Amino acid sequence: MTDINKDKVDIFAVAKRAKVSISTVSRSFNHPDLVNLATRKKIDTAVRKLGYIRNRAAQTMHGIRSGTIGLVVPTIDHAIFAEVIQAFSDSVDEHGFTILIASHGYDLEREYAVLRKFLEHRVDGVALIGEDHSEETYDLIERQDIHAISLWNYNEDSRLSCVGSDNKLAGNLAAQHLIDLGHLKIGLVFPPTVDNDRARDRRNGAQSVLTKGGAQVYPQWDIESTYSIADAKDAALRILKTEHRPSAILCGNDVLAMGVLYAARSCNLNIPEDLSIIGIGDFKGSNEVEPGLTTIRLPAREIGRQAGEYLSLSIIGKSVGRRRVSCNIELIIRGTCKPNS
Amino acid sequence: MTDINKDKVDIFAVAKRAKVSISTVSRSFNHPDLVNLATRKKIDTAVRKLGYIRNRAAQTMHGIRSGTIGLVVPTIDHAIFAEVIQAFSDSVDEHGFTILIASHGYDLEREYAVLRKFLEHRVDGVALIGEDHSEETYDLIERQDIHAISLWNYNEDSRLSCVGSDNKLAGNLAAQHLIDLGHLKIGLVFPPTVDNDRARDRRNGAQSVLTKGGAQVYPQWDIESTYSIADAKDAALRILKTEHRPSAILCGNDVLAMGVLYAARSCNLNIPEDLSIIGIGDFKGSNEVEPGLTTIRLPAREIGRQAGEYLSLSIIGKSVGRRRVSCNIELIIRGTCKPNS
DNA sequence: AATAGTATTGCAAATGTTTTCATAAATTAG
DNA sequence: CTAATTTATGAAAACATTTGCAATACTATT
Repeated sequence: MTDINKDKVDIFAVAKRAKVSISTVSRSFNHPDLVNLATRKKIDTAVRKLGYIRNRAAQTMHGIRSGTIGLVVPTIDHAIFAEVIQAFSDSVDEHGFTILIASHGYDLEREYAVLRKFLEHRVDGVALIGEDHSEETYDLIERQDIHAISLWNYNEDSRLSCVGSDNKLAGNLAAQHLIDLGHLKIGLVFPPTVDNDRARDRRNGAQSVLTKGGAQVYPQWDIESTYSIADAKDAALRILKTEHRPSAILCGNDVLAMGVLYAARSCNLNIPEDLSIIGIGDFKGSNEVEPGLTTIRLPAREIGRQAGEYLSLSIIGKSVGRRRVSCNIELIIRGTCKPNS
Repeated sequence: MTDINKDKVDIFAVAKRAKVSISTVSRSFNHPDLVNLATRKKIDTAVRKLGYIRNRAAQTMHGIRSGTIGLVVPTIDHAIFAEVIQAFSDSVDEHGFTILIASHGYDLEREYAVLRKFLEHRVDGVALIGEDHSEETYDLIERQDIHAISLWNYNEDSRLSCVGSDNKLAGNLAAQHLIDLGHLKIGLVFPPTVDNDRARDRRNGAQSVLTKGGAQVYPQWDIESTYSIADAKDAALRILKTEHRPSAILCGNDVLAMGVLYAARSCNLNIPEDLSIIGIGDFKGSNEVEPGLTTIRLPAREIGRQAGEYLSLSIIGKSVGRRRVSCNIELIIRGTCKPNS
C-alpha cells in the first residue's frame, strides 16, 4: 500500500530494485565495461522486471546527441522521394539515428518553419531536398552551425554539402537523345519550376540542347503539369489532339512521361511509331510498362544511401567539412523512342 | 573578450540580454498573457538577436508532451504507404505534432525494436500498420500505456484503436465481381501473407467467395509476388504463357495488377477481351492507365487523415478510449474486366 | 604484512527548462 | 490616503539523466 513508485519507472526505481545507486545504473548503460558483471546482471534484471525505458530527453540535456535527424521534403507521397526517404532512413538507421520527417508542399516558408521545429527537437542533423531554400533557412543552418546536407541535386557551388545528380545534365542527355534521333518538333511537359531547382535545371538543360540542335518548341507544346499522372495525361491530350503535333515529347520526370504514354494510347497513337517519349528518373515501373520507357536514370537509392551515410558520419565526427558528391546518371534506351522519319 | 557566453544560447542568455529572470522568459513563451507587453517585447528582441531556439528536450522532462508521434510502417517506399504517411503527417501536423518514422521491412522483431526506440524518445503516441504485431509489441504498448493506433485494417475486435478498411470485404468484392461476370477460371497474384494481415484478409476474402461461386483456382494459377511491378509481371508471364490459362486474374493490390497488365500486353493479349484483371487499392495511375484498371478503392488518404486526427485528439485529451473506424471501400469498374464468354 | 595499484561504486553537481510560491509594484476601492 | 486587490516578476525546486571526483574494496607485489 505504501507502494508510491506506482508508475514512475525511472532510473531511481531501477537503482532501488537492483540495490545500487543511480550512477551505477547509468554507467551500466553507457560504460558497461566500468561496472562489475554481477552488478550489471542485477541491473538488467531490474530493468526487465520494471519495463524501464531510458529517457532520451534527459540524456539530450547533457549535450549528448539526440539521435535524431530531421528530413524535410517537399512531399512524401511521390514515387521518387519515397524511394530516397527509404534509402536515407535505412542508412542513418544503421548508425542508430531515427528520422523526424515533415513535408512542406513546395512552400519554402513552411520549410523554414519545419526546420525551426526540428531544431527545437535538437536534431543532430538535417537533410533538405535540393538547393532552393529561403535565405532565412540558409541563415538558420549557418547560425546554428548544424550538420546539414542537400539531397538530390549536385552543384559544385552548393552552399551546403550535397549528394545528388546533375539535373541540368539529365536535361541535356534527354534532349540530346531526341536530337540524335532526328527529332525537331518537340513537346515539353514539365512540373512548375518555381522554387524547384531540380525541375528548373532539367528544363534549362533540355532547352539549351534543343535550341542548339535546331529543334522547335512551339509555345503550345510547352506544357506545365503538376506531379501527377492524371494531370500529365490531360496536359498531353491537349498537345496530341491538335492537328499539328510534335514528333517527340520530353518529360520532366517519369511520372509525367507515363501520363503522356497513356494519353497517346488513348488517342490510338502507336508508341514509338507515331510519337517518341522520353522521361527522366527511371522510376519503378518504367522498365515494365509496354513499351518500356526510354529515360535518364537517376540513382535515387544511391543518393539516399550516400546522403544518410555521409550525414551520419559527419555527426558522429568521423567525417568533416563540406562535401559534394555527384551520382552518375545515364541514358536508358528502351522502347518509347525511335528515329524521326 | 570576457564574452564567455560564446555559443550557449539558452534561456539564461535570453534572460540576461532582456534583463529579466529566466522565469519571465519561460512564462513569456508559455503564458504570454501573464507577462507585461513591454517585457515581452524586450524578450522577443533578445530571442531574435541571439537566435535562441527553445529546447524541447528540457521541456519534455517536465512531463510536458514531446510533441512527437512515432509512425512505424513496413516500408516507406510503397505507393500506398507513402500516401497514408503523407495524409497522416499532414493531419498530426495541424495539431503541432512532428512524426518520427521508421520502417521494419515486414520484420516484426524489428518493429518491436523500433517501437522501443520511439518510446526512448518519449513519443506522445504511436501508429502502426495493420494488426499483425508480435506479442512483445502489444505488451509494450499496454504496459507503457501509450496512445496507439493501428492503421489500414478495420477489425471490430482489434486490440488497439484502429482506422482502416475491411480488407476481407475488399477480397470479397473483387472476387464477386469476377463471379458476377461469369468467370470460373481465375488466377490469383498476391503478396506474401505471413505477418501481413491485410494481404491475408484480402486473400481469404477472395478465396471464400470464389469457392462459393464455384470457381477454380488451379495451384499453378495461384502465384505469390512481392510488392513490385517487375516481380508481378514476371509472375504473370508464367501464368499467361501456358496453354491453359485463366480467363481472369485477381490481384492483391494495384501494383501487382499493373504488372499483370503489362505482362498481358507483352504477350499480345488484349485486355479485357482475352483476359480480365481486377486489382485492389485504386492507386494513383490506376485510373489513367489504358484501359483503366477495374479495382476496389481503399481510401488511403482518408485513413491517414482520420488516424492522425484521432490520435492527436486522443493525446491532447479531447478524445478518449478505444475507437474503431471503418472507412468505406467500393468497387470501381473501369476497363480491365468484361463478361466471360 | 604493508604498499601500491586497480576495479568498483556512490555522492553531488550539472544540464535547460517549467512551475509553485512568495514578493514587490501598481491599481482600485472605500 | 490607506487598505485591498490585481498584476508582474523572481527564487528555487523539480524533471531524469550523466559524469567528475572521491571513497572504498580488492589484488598483486615486495
